[in-house]
Amino acid sequence: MINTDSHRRQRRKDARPAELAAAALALFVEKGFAATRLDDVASRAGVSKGTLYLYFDSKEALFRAVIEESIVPMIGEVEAMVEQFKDDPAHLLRSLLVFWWERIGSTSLAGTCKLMLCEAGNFPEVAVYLNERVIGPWHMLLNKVIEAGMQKGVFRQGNPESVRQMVFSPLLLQSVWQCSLHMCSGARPMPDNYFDTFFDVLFRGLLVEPTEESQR
Amino acid sequence: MINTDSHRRQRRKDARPAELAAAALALFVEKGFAATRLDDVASRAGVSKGTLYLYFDSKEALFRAVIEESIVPMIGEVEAMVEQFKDDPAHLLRSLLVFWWERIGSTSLAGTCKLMLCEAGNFPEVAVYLNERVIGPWHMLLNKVIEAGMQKGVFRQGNPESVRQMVFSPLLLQSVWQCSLHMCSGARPMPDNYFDTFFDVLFRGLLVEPTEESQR
Amino acid sequence: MINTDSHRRQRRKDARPAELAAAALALFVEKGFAATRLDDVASRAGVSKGTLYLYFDSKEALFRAVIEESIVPMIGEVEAMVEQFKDDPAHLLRSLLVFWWERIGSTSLAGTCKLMLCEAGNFPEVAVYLNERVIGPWHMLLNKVIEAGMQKGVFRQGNPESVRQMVFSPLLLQSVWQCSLHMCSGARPMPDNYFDTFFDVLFRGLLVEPTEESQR
Amino acid sequence: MINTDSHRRQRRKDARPAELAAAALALFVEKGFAATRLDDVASRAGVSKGTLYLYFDSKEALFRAVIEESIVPMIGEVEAMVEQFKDDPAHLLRSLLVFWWERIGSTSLAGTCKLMLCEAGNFPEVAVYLNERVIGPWHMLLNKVIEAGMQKGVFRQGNPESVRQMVFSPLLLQSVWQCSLHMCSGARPMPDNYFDTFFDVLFRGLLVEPTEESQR
DNA sequence: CATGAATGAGGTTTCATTCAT
DNA sequence: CATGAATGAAACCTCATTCAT
Repeated sequence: MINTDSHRRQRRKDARPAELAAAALALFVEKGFAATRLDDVASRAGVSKGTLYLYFDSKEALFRAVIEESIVPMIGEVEAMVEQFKDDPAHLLRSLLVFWWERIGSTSLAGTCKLMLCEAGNFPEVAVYLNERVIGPWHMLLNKVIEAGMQKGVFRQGNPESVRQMVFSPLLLQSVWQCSLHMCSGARPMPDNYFDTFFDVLFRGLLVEPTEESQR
Repeated sequence: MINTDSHRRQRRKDARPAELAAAALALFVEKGFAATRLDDVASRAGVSKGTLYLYFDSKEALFRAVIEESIVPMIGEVEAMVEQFKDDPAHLLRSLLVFWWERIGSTSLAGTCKLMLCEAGNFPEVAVYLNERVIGPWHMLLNKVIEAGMQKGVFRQGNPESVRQMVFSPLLLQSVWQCSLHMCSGARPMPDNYFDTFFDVLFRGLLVEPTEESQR
Repeated sequence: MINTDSHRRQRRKDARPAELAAAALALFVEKGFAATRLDDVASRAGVSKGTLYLYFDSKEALFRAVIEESIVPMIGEVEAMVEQFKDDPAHLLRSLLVFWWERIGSTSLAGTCKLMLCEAGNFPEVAVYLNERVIGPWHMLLNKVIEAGMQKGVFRQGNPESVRQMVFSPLLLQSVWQCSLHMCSGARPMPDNYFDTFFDVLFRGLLVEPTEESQR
Repeated sequence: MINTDSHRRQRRKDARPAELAAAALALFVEKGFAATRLDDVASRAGVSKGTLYLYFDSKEALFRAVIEESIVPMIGEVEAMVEQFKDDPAHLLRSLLVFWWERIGSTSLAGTCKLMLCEAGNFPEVAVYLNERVIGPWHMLLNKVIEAGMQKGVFRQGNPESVRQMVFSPLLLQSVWQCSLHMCSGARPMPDNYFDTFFDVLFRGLLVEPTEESQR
C-alpha cells in the first residue's frame, strides 16, 4: 500500500531547494545580498536556519544557486528566441521584444536582472558567466536581427548597438524599476497602450518605408 | 606673514566631509551600502575609522549625507533645465536629454542613480524624498515637453509616459550600466555616433513631419 | 525511555536566562554597569558573548532584566511583611527588621540595593519604578508601624521619618557595605550580639516604658 | 606696572586644577567613573579636552587626584574632631556627629563618600588608602568615645561596633542617598527636627541615666 | 532530515589619548 | 598654555556557520 503522506513528503523534499532559492531570490532582490540575513530567508521559506545548510554550503553558494536557477531558464528562453528566427526583420524584432517581456521582463526573472545590476561588482565571476551565457547571446541576437534589417534595406542605416539600446533599454529598465521602487511608486501595472505607442514610434523611426501595418 | 601650514590644515578640515563623502559614494556604488565596510571608506579617504565619526553620526547618516550631497546638485540641474524651456519641442527635448547626459548621466552623479536603484528598498524615506524632489520633477518636465509637442501637432499622438520612457531609458540605463559593469565589459566610452543614431531614429519616429534637419 | 541528555539540555536552556542574569548581577555589583564588559559576563556564565544576545537585546536590556528579576522577589518579600502586621508595635518593628535582614539584607538581593544606589542616576526610569514598587511601600510600611506605636502611646513622640531612618539605615548600609568593601575589610560576618545591642539601645530609646523583655 | 590681566590669568591658571577636579567630581558622583566621559568633564569645566591632559596624566590620575583632594580635607576634619576630645561622652558624641554632618555629610565631600562606596571595587589601592587614613581613624575615634562612655558608666553596656553603626549609619546613608536619588525623590532638605528626634531617641536608649538635658 | 542553541569572527561605534598648530 | 582634529584600542553588537539533539 502506498503511503500518501510519504508521497507528499517526497514531493516536499524534492521541492525544498527550489523553495529555498525562491525565498532567497525574493529577499536578495528586495534588500541586496549583503543586507539579507539567512534568518529571514529561512523564516520566509518556513524552515529553520540550519536547514538552509542541508542544501547549500554557504550564503554565497545560495546566491550562486539562485542565479544559476534563473540563468538556466533564461538561456532556454534566449535559445528559444533564436529558433524562431524568420525572415521579416520588423516582425521578428517586435516578436523578440514581446517575447522577452512576457518570458522574462514581467516574470520573477526580472528580479534576477536587478540583482545582477546591483551585485555584479561583488561577484565578478558570476557577472562574467552571465555575460557569456545570457547577456552576450541576447545582445548578439538582437544585433543580428537589426543588422539583417539594415542590410536588407528594411531598417534605416545607423549604429546597430545604438539601435539595440533604444529598443531594449525601455523594457529592461521598466522591469528593474518595478523591482526597486515597488514601495514608493505603488507598483502600478503597465498601461495597455504602452507597447502600442512604443512600437508605433519605434518602427516609424526605424523603417525605411513605414506602413500602418508594420507599426502594429 | 601667513602661515601656509595652517592654511593647508584649515583647507583640509573644511574639505574633510566632502572627501569622506566622496570616498563613501565610490564604495557604496561599487559594493552597495551593506557590503561596504567603514574601514574601507576610511582608508580610501586616507583617514582612520574614528575620524568618520567626527563628521557623521553613523554609517546610515553617512549614506544619507552622501545622497543628500548628490541630490542638491541634481535639483539644481533639473531646475536649470526647467529654466531653458523654449518653443521648439523637438529641439527642446533633444537639448534636455543631451543636457541630462552631460550634467548627470556621464558624471559622478550617475553613481547616485545606481545607488538609489539598488538601495531604495532599504531606505524608503530617502527614496520618497528623491522621488519628490528630483525624479518626479524631471519626469514632469519631460512629460510636459512631450505633451506640448503632441498638442501642437509636432509630435505624433500616443501615450506620453510611454514616449518618455522611450527617450529617457536608454540614457539612464547606459549610465547605470557603466557604474555596474565597469569590470567586465571594460567600461568602453560611448561611440560618437551613438547619439546621432538615437536621435535620428527617435525623431523620425516621433515627428509628424520629419525633416533631415529636425533629426540632427 | 527518557533521554537524560535531552533533559539536561532542556533544563540548561530554561535556566540560561537566570544563569546569565546572575552572572551579570555579580559583575554589575562588583564593577558597576559601565565598567562591566559583556565578555566578562559571558565567560563568568560559561558561554560565549553571542549567547547573551540570544536572551537579551542589549547590555541595557540585560541590566533591566537583572533588576527586574530582583525587584519581583523584593516586592514579594515586602508584601509578605505587610501580611504579618500585628498588634504589638515594638515586636512588629523588630520582626520587620529581622525579616528584612534575613530575606534581603543578607542575601544576594543586597547586591541589587548597592546597584541601585550607584546606578540610579544612569537609569532614572528604573529608579522611579523601583521607588514606586519597592522602596516606597517599604518605607510606608515602616512609617505606619512607627506612627501606630506613637499613637498608641507605646513609642515616644517624634518625627516618624527620623525614627525610620534610625532603625533602618544601619541595616541597609551594612548590607551595601558588605557588597562594596568585601576586598578590603575582609567581609567578616556580623557578630552575634550585633542585633542584641542594636535592639537593646533602640527600644530603650524608643519605648515610653521600656522593659527588659521588650528589648529582646 | 602690574598687569591686571596677567593677575587674573595667573589666578585662573592656579585655580585650573581645582576647577577641573571639581567638574570631574561632580560627574563621577553623578554617573560613576567609567560612565563619565572626559569630553563631559572638559565641557563642564569650560575647557577643551586636551587641556585636561596638561594637568592630569590620565583619566585614572584625574580620579585619584579628585579623591586625594577630598581626602586631605577629610583627614583635616577628622583630626580637628580628635582635638576637640573632651570629658562628657554624650556631649562629645553628639558634637562629633553634628560636626561630621556639617563639615562632610552636608557638603560636597558627601559626593566622595558615594564615589568610594561605588568605585571602591575598581580602585582597591585607593580604597585601602582611604580606609587607613580616613575611615579607620574616624571609626576608631567614635569607638573610643563610645567605649569611654561605657567604661565611665555613662553609656549602657553593649557591643561598641554595633553602637557606632547605630549612631553613624543614618548620617552617612542620608548623605549618600542625597547624592544618588536627587532626581527621583526631589532632594528635599532634611527637616529641622530630624536631629532632635534622632538624638532624643538615641541618647535615651544609650544613657544609663537619661535626663532631658542630656538629650538635647 | 530538521532543528535552533551556541559560537566567534568581523563589523560598527565609542572614547581616552596624542600632537600639530 | 590651550586647542580640537585625529587616532586606534577596545567596547558593543550582528550574523554566517556549526553541531548536538
